[in-house]
Amino acid sequence: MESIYDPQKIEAKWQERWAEQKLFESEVDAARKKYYVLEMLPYPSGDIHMGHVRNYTIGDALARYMWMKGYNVIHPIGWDAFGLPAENAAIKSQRHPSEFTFNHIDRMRGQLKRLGISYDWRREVATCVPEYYRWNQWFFIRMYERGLAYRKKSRVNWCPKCQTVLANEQVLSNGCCWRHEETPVAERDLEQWFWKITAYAENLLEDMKELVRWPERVLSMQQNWIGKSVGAEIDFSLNEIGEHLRIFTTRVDTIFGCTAVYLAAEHPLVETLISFSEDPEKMRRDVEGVKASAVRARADANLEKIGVDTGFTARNPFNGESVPIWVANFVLMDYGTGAVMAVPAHDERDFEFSVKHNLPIRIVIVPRNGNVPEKVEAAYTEFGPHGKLINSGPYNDLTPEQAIERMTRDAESKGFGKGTVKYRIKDWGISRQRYWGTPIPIIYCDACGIVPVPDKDLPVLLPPDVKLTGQGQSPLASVPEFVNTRCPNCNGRAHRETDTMDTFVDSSWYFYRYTSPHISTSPIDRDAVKYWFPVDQYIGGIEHAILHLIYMRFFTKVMRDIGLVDFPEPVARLFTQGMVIKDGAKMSKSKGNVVDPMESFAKYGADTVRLYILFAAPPARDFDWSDSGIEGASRFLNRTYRLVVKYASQLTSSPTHIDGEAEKSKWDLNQVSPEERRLIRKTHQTLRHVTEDLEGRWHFNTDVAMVMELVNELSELEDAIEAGKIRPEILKDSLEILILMLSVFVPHAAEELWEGLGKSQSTLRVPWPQYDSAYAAEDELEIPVQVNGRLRGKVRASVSVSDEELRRLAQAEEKVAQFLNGRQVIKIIVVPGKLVNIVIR
RNA sequence: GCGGGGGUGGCGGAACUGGUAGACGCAAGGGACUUAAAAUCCCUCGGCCCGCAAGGGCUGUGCGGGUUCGAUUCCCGCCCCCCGCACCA
Repeated sequence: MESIYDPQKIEAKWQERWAEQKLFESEVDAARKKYYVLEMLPYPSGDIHMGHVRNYTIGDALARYMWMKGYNVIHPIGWDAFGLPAENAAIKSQRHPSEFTFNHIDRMRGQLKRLGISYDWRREVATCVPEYYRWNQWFFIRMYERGLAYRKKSRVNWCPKCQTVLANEQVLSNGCCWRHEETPVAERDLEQWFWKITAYAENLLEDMKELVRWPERVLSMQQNWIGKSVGAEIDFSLNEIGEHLRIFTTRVDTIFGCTAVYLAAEHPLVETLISFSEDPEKMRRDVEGVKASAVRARADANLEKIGVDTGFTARNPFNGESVPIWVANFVLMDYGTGAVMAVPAHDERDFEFSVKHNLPIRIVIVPRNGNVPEKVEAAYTEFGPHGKLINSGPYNDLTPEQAIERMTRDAESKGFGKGTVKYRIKDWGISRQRYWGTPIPIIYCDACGIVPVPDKDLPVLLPPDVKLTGQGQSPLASVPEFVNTRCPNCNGRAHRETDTMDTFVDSSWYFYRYTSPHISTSPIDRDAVKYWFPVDQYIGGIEHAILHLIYMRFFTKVMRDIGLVDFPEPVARLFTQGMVIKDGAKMSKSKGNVVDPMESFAKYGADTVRLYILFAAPPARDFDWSDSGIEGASRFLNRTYRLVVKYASQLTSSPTHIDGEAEKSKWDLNQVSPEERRLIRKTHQTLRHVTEDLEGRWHFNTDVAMVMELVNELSELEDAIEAGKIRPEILKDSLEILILMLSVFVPHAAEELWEGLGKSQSTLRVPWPQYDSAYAAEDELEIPVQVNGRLRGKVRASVSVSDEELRRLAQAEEKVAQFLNGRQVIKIIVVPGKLVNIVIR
């Protein structure tokens, strides 16, 4: 053992030894319980950043703890290796994206190894190699066969910086690109491949009940994103031109209060109405005005509601009433049918709009026992559970709930409407007009049309020599050898699809591949997946709540439906860690507030960085990096190291050995010295806290604080130890427990100290010690005594004293007696072990 | 507007089911060691007040109420900050 703490030397030594011992390698072993720890795989950008360090340090603490608990732990890592940054760098320097990617992977692998995370490197996966991406293609074809992949021309989001299409999930709420947070996306009409995630909308919602150990926040974001609403579609007939207009509503019960119908400016019927109108020119201008403001409204939710009366009317099938048709800027074409009925009395927007345009307002729902208001001041949306319909013909007196059911049924039987469910989520557009991604395995044949590449011809390899321009054309289109091919059906001339897949496809199933990274006959080895899945703990950033985390759930459902897996959800428990902040802002190169992990490792060692990151804030919260904070962590490690080395050298080779249950009741607390008792108590209190916390609460900052307290205690007992008041075997037990706890947070230093105690086995192979509740209890309690809720004194009492005795002691306490002097005691409250409160008049 | 999370010393943060608020650490101030510095060690450290001192009093967890012997914690009503969604009919 090193006698002074030299992290560089110690960390290098143990990283080498761990690799030699294959310490982190695990295999399927049906006899043992498994535990799958997964962290979100990094994009190989070139260097790890503090966010990575935080993510992987949290995962590593858990993985090491689970190893020590005796689980067969799988802890893999890989690379999300396709994507734009490498392609853009390649364009700049006229080199190949793979060159950047593999250089970066090598570099970052080295950095992760320097951090000493317990990865099984044999399972490493890079998504940009044919061995991996051929299975993306295989999945594409399975989707195609099942009607889940389709091609359509549609309006898509185009990022001018990425020079490619984005999925809806990749557009931020401010209308900008997820990668370029200040670049607004444009719209383009393109032929694109889509995956039918909408077919799983209900399933994705429903299975959230399985995700009880996911953060509420993520679930609610996904729920929002899927955006289910149950309602009805009702056909209004157009009086003047003899067509139908279908509106969507969730409140069909209010339809007798309908005073108008609103159309989105983009609604196809608007063109028809223009052509039938008396002054088409003027109307077109008006509609264009509404459309322009609708575009603005997307950026500004408070934009004024404007609209234009088309002069045409629609007939409400329920009451035969004709109401005016307006084009309104707040009606969305891409939700529902792009047409809504206006019920100003019971909808805030309709109310606002009607007041502004002097449209009539008719109340159709009132509280069951309430009166009809004389004048409507605002939209009356709170019906309560006991509302009832009025002014609604045959439906009067029904509750809204009953009315919805009856009216929907009637609309269906009379053929002018039906109950329906709408979702906000749209299909996943996966085509990208870029090079560095998975080629879409489709062939277009003049004779046969769209033909998927047969499985036997997979993978469709990415041609190596391609001119990359970043000018928005699919680079593969410029490679004739790639494009021109033969039709697998008729062998006639054909050409290949030249778009590549969204890189989120790659990350939708990588965690399955870890369990059998090189299998060549199938994307996954079912037996391996059966053993290792589900992922027990997934750890990553919140930014993927409705990107990766919804795609991966979708993928698993498809895999289930094609018989690859037999469970609905891949991840049992999700943890989203907070961001690493510096000087109040997210670390970023542009802000110049980046702290380079490698520099910190060089200065302090990886253990110190880990310790600081875990100590500075609870992992779920954001934390602000402070340069002086890490000094504190460094001081603590140095101090601890010195102390343990010193005590270890004083210990004879006593035969104690920490071994699970054996820790319990090892010492009779009545037979040990006060100093020994103090040490045993503190040790077990710390162990109890750390154990319970690792089991789920995950406030690692408090664990580290408790360990610091234990070290402080050991330090304060220094004189007693030197004076022989603490027997070596008791000291040794404490040190062993301390080191085993440290091994979760600062593994290298812990290994070195462990070895210094004469141990030959890695801490990871030693069972996690069990705490003894009797030891962890307070020794002699100092119990506060309150008089009327105010602290007036303290009594010392042993744990075993009875409440009755405690009452007597408390009243006898000198300072308390002063307050009691002659006054009537009404009652005495005893909280065992906590306090005594004497209530007097 | 809806959903989620917050508001505690100069700072990061403790206080697990209501029970001595401020653990642990950072910063700061004072001291020891040293020719000096670094490192290390010791002391002080929410605010106000009384005391030479040991010690003691009051006040204090965003604001206002309530329940309780006792509230950072529970209830009611507000204010502010962060994140997500947002004219979804």
